[in-house]
Formats: sequence, C-alpha cells, structure tokens
Amino acid sequence: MVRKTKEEAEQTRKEIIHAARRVFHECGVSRSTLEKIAKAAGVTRGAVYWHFQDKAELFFAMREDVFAPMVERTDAYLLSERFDNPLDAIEASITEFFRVLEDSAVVREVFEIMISRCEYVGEFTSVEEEIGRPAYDFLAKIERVYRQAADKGMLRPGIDPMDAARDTWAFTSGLLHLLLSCQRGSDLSQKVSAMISVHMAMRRIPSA
Amino acid sequence: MVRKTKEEAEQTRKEIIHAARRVFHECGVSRSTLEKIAKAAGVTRGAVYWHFQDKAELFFAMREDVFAPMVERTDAYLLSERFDNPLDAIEASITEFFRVLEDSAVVREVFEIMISRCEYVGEFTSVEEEIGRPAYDFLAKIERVYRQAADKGMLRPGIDPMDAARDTWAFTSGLLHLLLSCQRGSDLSQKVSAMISVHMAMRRIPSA
DNA sequence: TTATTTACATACATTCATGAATGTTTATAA
DNA sequence: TTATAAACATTCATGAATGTATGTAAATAA
Repeated sequence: MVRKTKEEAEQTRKEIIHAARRVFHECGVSRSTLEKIAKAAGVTRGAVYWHFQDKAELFFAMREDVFAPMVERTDAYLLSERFDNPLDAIEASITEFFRVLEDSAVVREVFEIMISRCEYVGEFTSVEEEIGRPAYDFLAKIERVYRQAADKGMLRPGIDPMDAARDTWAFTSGLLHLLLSCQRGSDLSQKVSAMISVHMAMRRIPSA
Repeated sequence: MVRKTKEEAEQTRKEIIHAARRVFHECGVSRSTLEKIAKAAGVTRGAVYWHFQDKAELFFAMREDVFAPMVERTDAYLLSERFDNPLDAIEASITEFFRVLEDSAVVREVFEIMISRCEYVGEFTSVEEEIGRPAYDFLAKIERVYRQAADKGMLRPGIDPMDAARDTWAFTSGLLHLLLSCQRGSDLSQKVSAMISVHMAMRRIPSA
C-alpha cells in the first residue's frame, strides 16, 4: 500500500510532525532518531525522508505550526482598541498567552521542547534567534502600550513606560520558564493568573 | 609519561573539567564526544574514563564547581544583617548575582550550557530538579525577607510580601534567561543593574 | 490504456561514539 | 628493593544513526 492520494500524503505528513513532537518531548531532540519518530508515526524512515530533508527541517515544521498563531492571538489583545485602559490590554494579552499554554497540551509540549529539550547549537542556533526575536518584539509592543497608558494618565506616576515594559518583559519570560522547566510548576499554574494581576496592579493608579 | 603524582592527577582532572565546559558550550552536551573533550584537554579518552564514569558524571562535576559558590554568595547578601532596610538586601543579592554572571566567563558559560545547550531528558532530568530547587529556595528566602520589610513598615502598603516575592522571583528568572538565551543580550547587560533598581523601587515606600 | 510520477518501504554502506579490555610506565608503600 | 597499584594510553568489538540507493505499487496525466 503505497502511493496514497495527495490528501492522504498530507495526512501522513501531519502525523509525522505530531509523532516528532511526542518523541522530541520524551527523548529530547538529539536523542530522537528518525527511526523512533517514524515508528511512532506508523511509517518508515523512508516516509520521513520523503517529506523532510532531515531532522532539523522536521523540527522547524513542528515549531511553525504552534508559534505564529500564538503571537497572533496575544497581539490581538495587545493591539485591541476595546480596552480604554491600555494596562488592561497588556494584562489580557499576557493572561491569554498563559491560558493557551495551560489549555493546549500541544502548545505546552512544543514550548517545553524548545525551552528544555533542545540544544541551541549547530543547525539549531537559529532557533535561539527565532525565540529571541518575538521576545524583543513583545518588549517593543508593550513599551508602546505602556506609553499610551502614561499619556492617558493611567500609569502610576513615577514609573517610566520603558522601565515598566522591561520589568513586565522579564516577568513574563521568567514566568514562562518557571512554569515549564520545573514540573513542580503544577502548583504554580494555579497562581499564574493572580501573579499577572498583582504584577499589573503595581503599575496602576492606586484606587484610593 | 604516565603515573603522575597525586597533585598532577588532580590537575589533569581539573583540565578535563575545563575542557568539558568549553566543548559543552561550543557543541552542546549531546554532541560533545568524550574524544573531543579529551583532545581539548590534551589527554586521551582513557584519562577521561579514569576520572569520570561517563559524560553525565563529568557534566555534574563541571556544574558543581560553579553552582554552590553562587548560591552562597547571593545568600550572604540576602541574609546579611547589615542592611536596615530588608529591600536593600534583596536588591544587593540580585545585583550580586548578575554582577558575577557578567564578570566571570566561566560562570556565564556554565549557566549558558545549563540553559540552552543541554537537553533535560534521561540521566539529565535531575538537572532540571537541581535548577528548580535553588529557584524555589530563592522564592522562600525572599518571601521571608519581604515579610521582614513589611513588618518594619518598609514595604509599600497594599503589597503582600508573598506576592512581591513571586513577582521578584519571576523577574529574576526572566532576566537570567533573557540575558543568556539572546546573545543580543549584549545591550541588555548594561541595563541589568538599572532594571533591578526599578523593579525594587516599585515596592518601596514612595519618597515624597 | 499506457507511461510516468508519487509516496512511500526496504536494503545497504559508512561513519561515529561508546565501553571495555588490555598495555605501559612510574609513584609509592612495605 | 621490590611488589603493587595509580594514572593514564591504546586497541578492539559493538551498536546505533545517518544518508542514500533502490524497489514497488498505486494514482494520475496523457
């Protein structure tokens, strides 16, 4: 049974990507042989080599599926006009990010692979760049939104927008790493939402 | 030339560890063969196997050299009595951590290896634990210090010590990861000190 | 209908890393 | 002084992973 239809071929391609994610997550990228991945997908290495040039290309395909939609979703909140307080947009955006991370096992697996199951050397050095760039983009975006908040007089006086942005930037990055790198993060995940609220509250105008 | 004296043997042991660090940093842990490490140390694999059971043991030896002193140094500030404002102790402790990271290439290399050049699977899963535990210890410690600050009336009213601790915890973790995982962190490293000050300032009593 | 691809499976050659076994020299203890 | 063992170097056997080459059956274009 070979020579499937195009739709069937596309299906096996997706199954290979899914299998790769599972194997990467379990074994780490470098110990994930194409044989293991193929077996997990119910095909042979021949199929894998047909669809992907090598392990690196497979890795990037797996990553692509998850990363871009994530940026899109969080940006939708960040740049939304429906918040009259820009700080609410930032809070909603960050909350949404961690909500997806909590709800989607696929997303969580991919992030865990990229954070603690992949070595950023050789053909994977570019991965670091690909993580780093969205991170810096995020910094630039929230800095703009913090500035809007300041202009509207909704940022606590004495706080510089750029300073607030960098602090939130580090906070978000740290929260992500703490959540994923310690599996004891199970108890942390319950507190994520509250932590974000507390973090944002510190830069809001005191209520009384 | 074999059968060195004990001191000479101890020296080659250290050279193997140093070589391992360089090779781990350049190639990533899984692509670092014992042959490469041995050659970098100017010995053969025989010497490596004499001093260490396998790559994992060598890895842990390398890590040990750097990690424990780091915790000790930062704790010295955290638990010091010479600050009458506990918030100063926290700020000094975090500042010290990043100062060492900036000044010592060895420390930086080891942290970079552990953060982005090692896959936490198999015999290395315990590494995650070993990073996670100090992280949680740090959280517990700063929570106590924040509580002291609150008791002394030196924590900005409305901020819960535990909340402040968790926020600082995430901030510190994020700053570390951002510094090491993006090599564009070169421009970040200049701002570290200021970022810490800003972060702490947000939880101090407003000066006027 | 036939020829040609497509979408794989199978087989093979090669490289490479590991671990163990063994060899060798010299410090050191007795 | 000699026997022992420490501190390596060298050699070997083995397995595992990769990439490529080839085989093959069905889909599709002509």
